[in-house]
Amino acid sequence: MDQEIEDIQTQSEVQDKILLAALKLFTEKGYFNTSLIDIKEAAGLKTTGIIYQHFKTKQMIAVQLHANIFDSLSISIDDIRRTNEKSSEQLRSIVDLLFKLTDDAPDVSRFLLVLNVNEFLPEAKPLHESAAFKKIISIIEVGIKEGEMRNISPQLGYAEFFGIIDNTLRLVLTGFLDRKADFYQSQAWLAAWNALAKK
Amino acid sequence: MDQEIEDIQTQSEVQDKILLAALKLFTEKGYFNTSLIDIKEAAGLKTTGIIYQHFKTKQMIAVQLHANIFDSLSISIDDIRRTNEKSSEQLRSIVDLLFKLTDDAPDVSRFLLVLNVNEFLPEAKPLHESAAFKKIISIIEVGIKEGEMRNISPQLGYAEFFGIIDNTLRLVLTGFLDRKADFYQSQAWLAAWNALAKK
DNA sequence: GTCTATACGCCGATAGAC
DNA sequence: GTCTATCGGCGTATAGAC
Repeated sequence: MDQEIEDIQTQSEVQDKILLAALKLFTEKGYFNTSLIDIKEAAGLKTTGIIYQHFKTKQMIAVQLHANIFDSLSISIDDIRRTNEKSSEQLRSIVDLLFKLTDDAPDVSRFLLVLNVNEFLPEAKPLHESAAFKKIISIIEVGIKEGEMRNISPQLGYAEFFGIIDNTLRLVLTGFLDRKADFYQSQAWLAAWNALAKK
Repeated sequence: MDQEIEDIQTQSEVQDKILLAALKLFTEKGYFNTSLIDIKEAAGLKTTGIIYQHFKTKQMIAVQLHANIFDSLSISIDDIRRTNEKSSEQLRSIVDLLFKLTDDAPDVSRFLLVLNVNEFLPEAKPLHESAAFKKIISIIEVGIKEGEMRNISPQLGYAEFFGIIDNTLRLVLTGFLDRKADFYQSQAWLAAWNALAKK
């Protein structure tokens, strides 16, 4: 019994190592430049065979990563909507989340913002069909209806608001903006919010 | 003599076919999902061998594409700077160029805006070391100095301005914004310029 | 100068020994 | 359950026939 539990824990620890190594390599070098041997070594495993005890194929590693990241984002947005009343506050918290993510877990941020997932996961739903994304659009819709934001199409509002946010973060991730994301947050927020807010 | 000229023209015509086919496939499916057989067929060639008469390796096709697109962009920006006085007008013309490009040559636009070139061209200079990019930063610097734009770092100004422009175009290219780019241009310009302009 | 045949390496995946 | 050896396939690139 104890043995069983320990096995399960060890199992998931190895899984996490694999996922973490894959995330790092996929975002650094790209999916197709990453071999299972690369992953094996980055995860500190002895053989590639072990990977196949946890994932049926290389692609399934990417599928799992994708699901984890988007599920986690979706849950975070749920939390934010629950604990913030106004649409502006909800957006503010999402921006805060994304900037923190970029400083604390740049790999995750890179996966979200720079990777072209559909190149290696052709089956993956496009970003704008993801739960997280729909919730963001919904926040903007409410903001417009309640008069906090100017009356444009939510899609266009998204394009402008997250254009500024995402691009700022992308430029931090590529090193073109040379400070930590945190340094740019308030300016980016102001500019982005200004594109949405009712004057 | 005539024969020689004709050969040369035919040669470059085949080259262009290859480049055009590769551009289409690279931007549609990704570099690594595109085989030379795919390119051969999209270009209407009989054998893959012909490709090797024009390019030493598959990678060199991508190098050539990259150079063509960035050189052409750099030249266009030179023209724009020559024919427009004010920084705001220069930026306006660049935006006009990018929106027209997205409607008329979406493949080129995709290559510029969505492809992660460094994944298949590790030697390629990062975007922000390209001539075209430096010229854009320079335009913003002049705009700040001459008082047209608010006094922020040109890099941050770039992040905000082209965040809106590029993201709008990306969303048009992915079909999330369902009209032609042209439809969104004036709104995107207003929002982007508003992020830069002195109030 | 065009094409066929093939070499070569790499990598994902598996079978089977221990 | 862990690892080794290897298979099979694909895709780039080339050698050589015509």
